[in-house]
Amino acid sequence: MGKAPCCDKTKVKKGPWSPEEDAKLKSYIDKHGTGGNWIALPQKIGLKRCGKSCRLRWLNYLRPNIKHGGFSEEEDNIICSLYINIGSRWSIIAAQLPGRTDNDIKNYWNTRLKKKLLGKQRKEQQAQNRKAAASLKQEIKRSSTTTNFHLPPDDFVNQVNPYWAPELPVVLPVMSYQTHDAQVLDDHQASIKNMLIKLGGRFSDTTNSMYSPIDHISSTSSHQFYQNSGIDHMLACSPAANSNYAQLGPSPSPSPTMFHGVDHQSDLEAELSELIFGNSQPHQQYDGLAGFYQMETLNNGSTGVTTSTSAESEISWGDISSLVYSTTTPLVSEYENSCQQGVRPSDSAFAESTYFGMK
DNA sequence: AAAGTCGTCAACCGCTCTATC
DNA sequence: GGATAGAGCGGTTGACGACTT
Repeated sequence: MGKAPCCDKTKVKKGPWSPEEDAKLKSYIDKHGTGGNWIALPQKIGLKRCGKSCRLRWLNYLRPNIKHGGFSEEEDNIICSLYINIGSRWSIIAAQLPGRTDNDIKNYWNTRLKKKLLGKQRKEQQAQNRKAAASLKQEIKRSSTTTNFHLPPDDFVNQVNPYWAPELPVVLPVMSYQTHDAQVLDDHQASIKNMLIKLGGRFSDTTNSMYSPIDHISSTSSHQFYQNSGIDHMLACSPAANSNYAQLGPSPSPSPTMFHGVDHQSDLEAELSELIFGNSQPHQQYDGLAGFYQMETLNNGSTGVTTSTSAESEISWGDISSLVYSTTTPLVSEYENSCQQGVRPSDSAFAESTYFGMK
């Protein structure tokens, strides 16, 4: 027993709207408004369309002051920033960009912006890899002068350790480590630290004793990582992330109340959550993070080993965040503040108030 | 020139949320 | 408090044009 459809699907027209239909709808709404009932509206004006379809057409195309295409750099940054902070809440993101619709922004993100970021990430990653390969070679050279060690040919270095291969798209390479080499892990932690600084902007010196989340993805089972880092608590609290979490292997079945239970949350966990989320609203902020964590790690099941199999999986958090946080977006903190003060404002209320300039 | 592939975007679908009875 | 209906949202699909082979 499903819910009854809003209209008789066999009697409504589907597909692209004709100019006549547009004109009918527009002139009616201009004169009378929607009347607060989209379902009844098409019947009133003699349109063989579903009410939902009318609503969509109005909101996305017929409404006054709608902009299409031609996104500016500033708009790109706002979209990225908000996506990272609040996830795919397109209506809220759209509310920050006057004249833009959620559908437009969603399409723009999926078809262009994501790829744009990917391209940037790849470039930087390749540059980093080249640098790393060069310093490795130098290091080996130095070692070989003091021992009988022979420097392998370039090809060999690249083959046996694809991580160093400059042309391979590698994302967050630290996540691929399967080694316990102390120096490597130090570098590794430094990378994580840098990434977290980018994300959170602060990083206390307790890092020496701090579990690096990424360390734990690679050196322990991934769900242990989530438990140790406290992120599992956040995951447990995040409806959007729960399905992802379920893929992590043996379910630790965290209680949804765990995150809020300060008694169970170590200072370490609190610090990490603050570092990542910047405030105490994991629900709000994790959505975006969850999306990227899914891309980065969850696809790989419980091993936590990063592979670059899809375009999505190649987007690095550090790079996206660095791109985004390079420009300040007061809008994000505005939304965060709203969340902090009023626990969480109604999304639509927030969207509407900002869209209509009622702040 | 034709066929195949890719990218874009308008529109639809199905779900959740909210208001009302 | 439960049922129902409408609104709103995000994910997905499919048509179509551009580009490549």
